Amino acid sequence: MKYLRTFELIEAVVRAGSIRKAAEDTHLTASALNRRIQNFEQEFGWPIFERLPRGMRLNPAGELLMQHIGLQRTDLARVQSQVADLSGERRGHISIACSQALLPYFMPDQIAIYRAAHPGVSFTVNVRDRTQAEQDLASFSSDLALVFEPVHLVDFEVLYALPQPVHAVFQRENAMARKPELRLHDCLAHKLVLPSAAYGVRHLLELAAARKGRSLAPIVETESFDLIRHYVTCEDAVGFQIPIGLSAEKQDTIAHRPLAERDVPVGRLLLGQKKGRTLPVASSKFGQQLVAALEQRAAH
Amino acid sequence: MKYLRTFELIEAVVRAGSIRKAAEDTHLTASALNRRIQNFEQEFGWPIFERLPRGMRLNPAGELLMQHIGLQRTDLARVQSQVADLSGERRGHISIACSQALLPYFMPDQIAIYRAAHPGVSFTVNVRDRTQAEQDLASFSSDLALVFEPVHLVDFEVLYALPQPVHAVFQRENAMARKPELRLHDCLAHKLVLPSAAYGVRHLLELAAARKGRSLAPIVETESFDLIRHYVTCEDAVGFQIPIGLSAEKQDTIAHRPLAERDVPVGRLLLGQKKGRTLPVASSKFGQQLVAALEQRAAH
DNA sequence: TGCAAGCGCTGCAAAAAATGCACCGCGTAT
DNA sequence: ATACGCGGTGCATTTTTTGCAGCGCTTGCA
Repeated sequence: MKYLRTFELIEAVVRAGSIRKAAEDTHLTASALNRRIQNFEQEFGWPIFERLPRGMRLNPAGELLMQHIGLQRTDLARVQSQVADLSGERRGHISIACSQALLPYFMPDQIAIYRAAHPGVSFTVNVRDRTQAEQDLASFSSDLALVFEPVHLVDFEVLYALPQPVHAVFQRENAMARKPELRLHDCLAHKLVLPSAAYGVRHLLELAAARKGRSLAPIVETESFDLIRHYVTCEDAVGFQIPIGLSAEKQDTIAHRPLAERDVPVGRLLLGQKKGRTLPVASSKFGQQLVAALEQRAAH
Repeated sequence: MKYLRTFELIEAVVRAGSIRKAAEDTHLTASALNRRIQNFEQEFGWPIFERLPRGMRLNPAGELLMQHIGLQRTDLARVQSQVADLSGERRGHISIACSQALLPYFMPDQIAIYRAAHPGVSFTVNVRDRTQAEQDLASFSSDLALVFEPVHLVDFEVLYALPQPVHAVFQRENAMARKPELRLHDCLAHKLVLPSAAYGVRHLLELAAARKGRSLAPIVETESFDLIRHYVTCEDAVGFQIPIGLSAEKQDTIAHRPLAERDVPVGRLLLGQKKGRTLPVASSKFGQQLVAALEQRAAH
């Protein structure tokens, strides 16, 4: 869309931090780019950049403008998507920010199902912790967020909330596999493999431990849920995860059991969008599909 | 704003109904305008106009695009307004749709007060009946609406509601001036000067009359509240209006008294904006001023 | 039925705008 | 002191936009 070119160039300058670097990225000369910025500022009525000896930085007016640019671009995408829909074909691009736990099974399944029905739609899946996911929505970087225990919930419109108890994960030979439900102290007796502090599971466990006057001393702390799942088979340790990220297969080498609700509060996996925003058709419909899929899980 | 030129041209074609007429309005040649439309459609990916033998008309895709254009323009105004505000000066333009009753006293006062504090702000005051006012908000034609008894209330976010009983208006020599409050049948005994059906006062009166099994037979029916006010002195008739549109001056040649609430329901004067929209600073602040002014009236 | 009028659209030349190049002044780091 | 990277500017060049003339088409009217 050519009339958005100036906005793209402004964004390039913001990213690059200087006109000369942005000029390289955008395959323009610095002088041409410089003049476009200057012309825009004149039309706009105020400077949008601070000129520093080392380059350019947005001033407050520029920050406000960037919001407008974001809204502008996403709203255009919404219109394009609606227009494509009335021509019968569903086209477009869906970006979703989601917790790591959704990556192994849930998201791939859901995307495949959607794409089978609408091959013209492409996806961006951004892995985000619970803080980042909300920022992603706010900055229009993602249309949807599916995240465990988000923090602020400002500007976050909840489309569906799925309760998810924290599960302990261990190798299937472990004695804990014999109980249907575990107490926190059962787990704390073992070696712990924990996700790092940014994650909701860790947050809930910390809360629960503090309530019992215990503290968590993991032997391994990691950002990778994959590593947690695999490590427990290496050293007979206990990891923690939410069930949507775990396989239901019986013949798996690892087993998992829920923690008692009276020990560790049940977390919520929230599907949401930016409050007040009208999503493109594709994103909106995919959101509905996710709601249906989550409802089905809740019914089990 | 030059990058919005294409949108302006599209809107001109929509208004004019043909490229050639729009070309005159926009001081371009038909060929240049034609090519801009064609180029835009190509970039956009779909035609936005139907080509008829008599000219151009928006197709459904074009209708969707027009929404985007409206949002785009108003959001830019919002940003400009916010930027102006952070430079200390308040600038911008406020458009308000309001009922006719606000024109003689309330709106001029309020605008003068606001402009005394912020001379850089200009106003558009659109006189609209209760149906049109809501359409104005929806189409971004007005930032605010101050309207008596609106109809639908969809997409209408109420900022303040002021109760307004219907008042009867007559020349001060009329015997009714001696009572503090009037019954409906008192008025129906007189010659009636009524606003036309689009207005809330008429609507309330019709409801009240129907409830009593009476019908309204006005000797004069008009869209002009001004005419109503003045006519009652010409023939000793009774008009009806809401108090915010009436002077409180004692020495006036006309008097007015409220109708009993048990006869005619009290209407509401609603201040509102389009639901979900973030107004420019100027409009938002003016809205706050109006709320304060209406609150003060309510306290009396 | 023929004809004028109005419509969208197109080839081509002229006008306008955007771009690239060379270069300036300035502050900073080496 | 010097070299580097920064934003900004004058000028020639390239690209884009515009105006002009004219095409084919449909509609309304004599």
